[in-house]
Amino acid sequence: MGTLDRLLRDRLAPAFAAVAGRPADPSLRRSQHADFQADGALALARALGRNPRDIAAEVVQRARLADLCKTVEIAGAGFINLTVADDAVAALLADMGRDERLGVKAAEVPETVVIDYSAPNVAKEMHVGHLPSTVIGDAAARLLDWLGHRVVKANHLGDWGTPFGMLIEHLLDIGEAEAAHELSLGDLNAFYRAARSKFDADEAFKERARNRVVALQGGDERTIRLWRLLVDESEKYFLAVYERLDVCLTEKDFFGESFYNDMLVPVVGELDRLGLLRESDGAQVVFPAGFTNRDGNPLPLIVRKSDGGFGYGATDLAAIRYRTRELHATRLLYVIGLPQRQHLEMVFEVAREAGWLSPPARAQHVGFGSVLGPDGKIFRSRSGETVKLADLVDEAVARATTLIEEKNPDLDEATKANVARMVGVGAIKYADLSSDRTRDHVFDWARMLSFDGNTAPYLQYARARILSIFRRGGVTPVRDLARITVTEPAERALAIELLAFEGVVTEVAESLDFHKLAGYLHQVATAFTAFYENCPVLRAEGEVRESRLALSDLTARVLGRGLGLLGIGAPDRM
RNA sequence: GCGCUCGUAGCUCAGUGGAUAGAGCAGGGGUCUUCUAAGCCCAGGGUCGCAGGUUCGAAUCCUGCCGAGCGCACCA
Repeated sequence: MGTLDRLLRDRLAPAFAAVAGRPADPSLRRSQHADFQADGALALARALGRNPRDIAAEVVQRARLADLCKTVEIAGAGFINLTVADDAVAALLADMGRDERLGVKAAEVPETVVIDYSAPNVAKEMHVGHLPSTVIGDAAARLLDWLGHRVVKANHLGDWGTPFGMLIEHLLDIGEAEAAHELSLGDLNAFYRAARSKFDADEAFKERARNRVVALQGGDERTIRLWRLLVDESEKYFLAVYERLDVCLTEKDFFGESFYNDMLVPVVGELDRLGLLRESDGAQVVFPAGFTNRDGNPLPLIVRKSDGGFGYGATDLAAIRYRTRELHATRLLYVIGLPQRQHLEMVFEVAREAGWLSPPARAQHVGFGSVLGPDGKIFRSRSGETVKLADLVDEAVARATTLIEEKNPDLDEATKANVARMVGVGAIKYADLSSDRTRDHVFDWARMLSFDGNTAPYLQYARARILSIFRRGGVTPVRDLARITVTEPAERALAIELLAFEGVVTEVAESLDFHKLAGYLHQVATAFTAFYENCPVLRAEGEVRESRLALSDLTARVLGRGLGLLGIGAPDRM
């Protein structure tokens, strides 16, 4: 879990091993009966043929805990209840306070991590469906970067394929200048729909579009230039949305499908040489082990379609091969919706069989559920269309502005605008990050913008309140106290919570279950408000005042850093 | 049919095989001459979908049902 947790575990583990005669899990966890409890003795009872309380007693006798624990008691069937010594808490907190990184060390062995996320389609609007991928991927990028890994953000832009025939022809119809104008306004859907409806209605147009696809794939110079125009304008628009969303994707992070075009022939060739390639119904496919279709027959991953074109399977394989071979990535993250699970698993399996994804390199599908509307169905606007991401951000900021005007009319315009942006955007992001990403979740303005509960505004407010204490008192908390003493129960509870930060961050870096970090931050904020209610800070004196200021400061920093890792800003006043 | 993700308070969600299953919202009752009441406190509210099994101990692991959503070859 964290610094304190790990220390206790390190002391208990050898004692358990000595008693069991082999390594045994102390099974340490937070407890309602003490600060921590170790339940390992119960699990060992049967294997050792001994009474669990006797085992616990022997463990307690062998474990070196005197300097860390005030009391160590055996309770119930054989639980070891540990109450941490105030001195130990004081010293650990002081260490944490001095540390710019709040006790979280940078990775000893930095990995190259490629994070595949966001992935909008050229000439198509970004909508709510892109939100989870963009938000979760961005949090992953920030977290892993902070932990010292080399992060490659791969925005797998949909910039290639048959739709570009009709898009380019439509562009020619309306003229380059007009097209650039429409696209730069962000009216991507109108552009796409216009092209689509002509394609569906007009045979001549359809024919032109088809020929244009051939020209595009053949590398025709003029066609490529027009295609590039579409891509460039769309990228500009996406970057504007990212900017508004406070997402750290930049123009350097676009690795669209077309990026892998030159690798497709070699990839398929290599699959062939490896003996993995099969022909099936005119298409070239690979049958990865362990996948069957509805008839129980082997399920193919199509790499080359019967018309000679490459399928997305080929692109995905080329991307893996490029990422492991050229970028030397050892961790590949795919922040993509759960429905694509099977496809990804198949791609991973083929990549493994081809030797492009072998240990220590590993691929991880960071899947997520759907965003639902109040009716429990896929979130759409009232008119039944998908909701533009840009509009969503506008509405969030507008709603946040109204709230702030109500609650703190004294803020000046500039501060208000800044706060509204952080609160509005933070609320949207936090909604995607605070619940188990594998489950669908309901999009609810009222709940995500509430100042109560597990929401971004609540955490932002908790932090702003702390900074307000410092402003009010005209103090700057010192960060190099020799000890941060805690005595009151509410202080202890907050302190122990703060010491768990490192463990939560470490765990989430692996699992990418950001709701655990979110839940942790909410617990910290809750623990702080209890502390704040019960323990005067500015009105305290001497060492107690210094310690409480330091504790408050540490809380603000944990909240600020935690929110920052989630990609959420925190205003100093609100 | 096979596979994946699920089923926990009225609602939205937590819950690493451990002691009495927790938050928030909504509803009820309190609480500001005192560091931001945008807060806090108290009480109520549960056959953890159902049935078996493993275990000293199961919301958690296994099996089978029921129910929901998604996927299962040339769109990504």
